[in-house]
Amino acid sequence: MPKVLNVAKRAGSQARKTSAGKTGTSHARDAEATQKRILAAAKKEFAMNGLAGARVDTIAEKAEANKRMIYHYFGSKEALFERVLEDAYADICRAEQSLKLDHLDPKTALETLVRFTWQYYLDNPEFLTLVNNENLQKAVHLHGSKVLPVISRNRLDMVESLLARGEKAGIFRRGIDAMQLNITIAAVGYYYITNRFTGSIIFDCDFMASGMLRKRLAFNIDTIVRTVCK
Amino acid sequence: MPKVLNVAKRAGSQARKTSAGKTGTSHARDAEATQKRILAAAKKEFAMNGLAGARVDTIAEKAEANKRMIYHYFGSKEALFERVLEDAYADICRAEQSLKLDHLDPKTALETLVRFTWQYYLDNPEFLTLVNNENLQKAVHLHGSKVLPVISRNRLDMVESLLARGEKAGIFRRGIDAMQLNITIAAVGYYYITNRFTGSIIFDCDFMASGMLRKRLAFNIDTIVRTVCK
DNA sequence: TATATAAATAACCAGATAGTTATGTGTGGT
DNA sequence: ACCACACATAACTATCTGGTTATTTATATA
Repeated sequence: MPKVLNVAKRAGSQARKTSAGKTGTSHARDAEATQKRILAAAKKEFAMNGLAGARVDTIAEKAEANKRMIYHYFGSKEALFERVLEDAYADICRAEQSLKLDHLDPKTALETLVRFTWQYYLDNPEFLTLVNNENLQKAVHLHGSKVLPVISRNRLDMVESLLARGEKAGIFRRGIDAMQLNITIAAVGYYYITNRFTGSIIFDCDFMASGMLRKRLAFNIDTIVRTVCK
Repeated sequence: MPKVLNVAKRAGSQARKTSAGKTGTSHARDAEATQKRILAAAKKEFAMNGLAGARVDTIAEKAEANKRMIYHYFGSKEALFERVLEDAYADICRAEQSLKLDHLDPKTALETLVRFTWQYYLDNPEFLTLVNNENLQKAVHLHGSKVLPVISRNRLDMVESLLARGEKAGIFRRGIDAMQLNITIAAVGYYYITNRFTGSIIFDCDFMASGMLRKRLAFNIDTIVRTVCK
């Protein structure tokens, strides 16, 4: 075994490192901060390149952490991906819970929900990309997740009570399926944003130009309101 | 150089191959057929694993072709991906052109268009996955495509003339944006189908069950009709 | 039949990549 | 003061992967 040789080499490299460290930055020993940096870097890298395209070395580099730390804290590339995904869902769940639609009249509340969904996607495009990637993998990393049932219950409850209020007020149609409505509210924003690159080529215009974004949001609100209101 | 050695090895392996070929199937010399097999295999592999996740060796194996043939006919992995993408767009373009909406009254024509889009996505899920992948890559492989402008012109024309007929007949609202409508028709189907895996987990039901599919299509038709009709 | 050429093949390679090993080091509890 | 332990690091390796080379084989044409 090359044990002795390794020791010698390491001693040598250590000496070199002290004089001219390869990794420019050296972080204080702070487990939590390191994990956060790794998660943030991983989110970007996975969103940008997908699970297969993401490079563990790149994540380590961007996180200004050693690669070994990734395996120490998260076990494997896939486990890290799972964690990033779960965190992304937890984030949107938290954001949704801060929405207080009860104070608003039903129609305004509905518009607010559409607006919120749209803006969240715009502000967090990595969320869309991560979800896309996970669906590419047939969602194998999400079976047994504890966050997902919570987020769905939350959203369904919100929309169901909103629909009930609107019905009672006589301005919403009866018997609208809350799940289908939820899906449609997500769909009209999600599709436009995830497919903005091919979309911009197909329709020969910049999908992210502010005028275009404004038009799209207006169209989406109109679509949803017409679907729900009498 | 190991030239001589190589020759010796190859002679040996050739002999072995004749008695017990490694690749079970050996295809007749048919350039066109080989290319088709490669394209079909590549479509599946890219759709299943993405550009980065797809393996050239796997494509060769599934195509029952030699890997060298892929490089001979298509140049590189990325070029093959581009070709697969372009072909996928060409396919949907051809399918759309066979739609004859002019004979139908405007409302029926609109419903037919929604139905067609939905069914095409259901029948060709690889198309959705390929488009998702390309958007993950920010559509770098599609700049300078010749198929895309054609497909968009085709679809916009179709929807614009449909909208005009409906307006004239007094049943469609005035001033509906054909592009936005196009996007929405695609979105309400596309989102449901590409996100069927996370969707099935979130809402704890099988998105591909026939009852669910029927409900979704009905909801989508309703959504679009309400958006367009007076 | 002879031969030019396109089609097909297996072995090979250099670089990359996920994951590991061996080792060093700062800090808090005693 | 010290030492156990969690945090951090660089170098290493087995394997994989896109792409290439050297060569054989079938077919069309003269």
